[in-house]
Amino acid sequence: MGYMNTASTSAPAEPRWLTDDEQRVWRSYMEASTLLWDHLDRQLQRDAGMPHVYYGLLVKLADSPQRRLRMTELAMLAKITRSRLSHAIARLEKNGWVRREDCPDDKRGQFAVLTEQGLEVLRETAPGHVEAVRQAMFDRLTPEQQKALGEIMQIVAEGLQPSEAGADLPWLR
Amino acid sequence: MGYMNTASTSAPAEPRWLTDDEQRVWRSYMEASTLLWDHLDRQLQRDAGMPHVYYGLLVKLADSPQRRLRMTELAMLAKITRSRLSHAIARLEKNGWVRREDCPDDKRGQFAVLTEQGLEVLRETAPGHVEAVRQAMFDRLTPEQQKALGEIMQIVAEGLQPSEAGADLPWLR
DNA sequence: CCTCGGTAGTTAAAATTTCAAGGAGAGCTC
DNA sequence: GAGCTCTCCTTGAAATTTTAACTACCGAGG
Repeated sequence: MGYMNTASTSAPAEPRWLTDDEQRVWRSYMEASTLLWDHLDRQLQRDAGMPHVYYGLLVKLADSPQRRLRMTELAMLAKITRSRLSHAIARLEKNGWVRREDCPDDKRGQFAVLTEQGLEVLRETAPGHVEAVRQAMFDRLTPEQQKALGEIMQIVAEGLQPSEAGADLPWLR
Repeated sequence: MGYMNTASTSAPAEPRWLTDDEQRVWRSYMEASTLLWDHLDRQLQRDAGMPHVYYGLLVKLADSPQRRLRMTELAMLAKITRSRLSHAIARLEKNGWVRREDCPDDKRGQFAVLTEQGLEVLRETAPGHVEAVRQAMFDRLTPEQQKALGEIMQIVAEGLQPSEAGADLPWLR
């Protein structure tokens, strides 16, 4: 049940159930994703004192010019809602890893800026995190599989953020 | 920064940073996963009144003999902690979609049982959910890509649940 | 200038998840 | 059968995320 094929003669068009193969793919994907997310959350909570999403925010800031980004820009890069980002930045600010700055051009705007301290945390914890990612994923896959995975995930990601107006994207909510 | 290659001569072994290609794969994976998770959570919250994880629990129960599973067994299948499951089942019980039953063999044990009402919710919402999964993933991938994805994700999933004792698995925490 | 609809970001409250602890029974061993 | 350890599951509190407003500002017309 749930993704299974069943017989029926009801009025609405028969759902395109997943085949057994498709079900196996989907289950593998869900299980791996859930386990991987949990694993990285745990690794970073232990070694860096923050969940994976928060770590990702610091990385985005570190990769940006002036180590700063507008809030909405950061939400877009991280694929999360602005509300979630507001809470996250508030917490990171308390830790002294991020600071807010007003945007001179737009008085509604805010920059999130990575502090020197935040950069230092990243320097200390990045090696361990990369190692965790390698062990969990890259070390286990052939170069061909890595390539395939990249292509597949890019397709899925693009499909979920259509350029059309009215798309229900997290950072626009 | 974060996954970047840098020069250094410090004492600890130089971290095995991700190459540019690996970084692209990783970013695609993270973005697609985040967006997909958000998308399905939203779809199910709207159409079934519950988050994706909760829906998955009902599906596991529906697929089980007697539509019932021991709590730890269910946690294992869903790759979540028993604590999280306890809270989730409590909520689903309030909705009338799941009921608890004592285990006769082991007085510590509990069964989570899918109610007729829960099964009905699944019947009503499964078609829409399968369609969402198709549109987001399967309809966009070639059969070869689907196959590759399944193999890749199975490898990753297996790597994250080693059979050794002392493994930090959610349902054993 | 004034209004109006849209944008940027925040916030309170509710829902969910994590963390740490605990209660009760099982399964030993002596 | 008493003591000990481990397992099964739950619980309360803290942390995070979602949801639904809400404030302040921008920008286009009039």
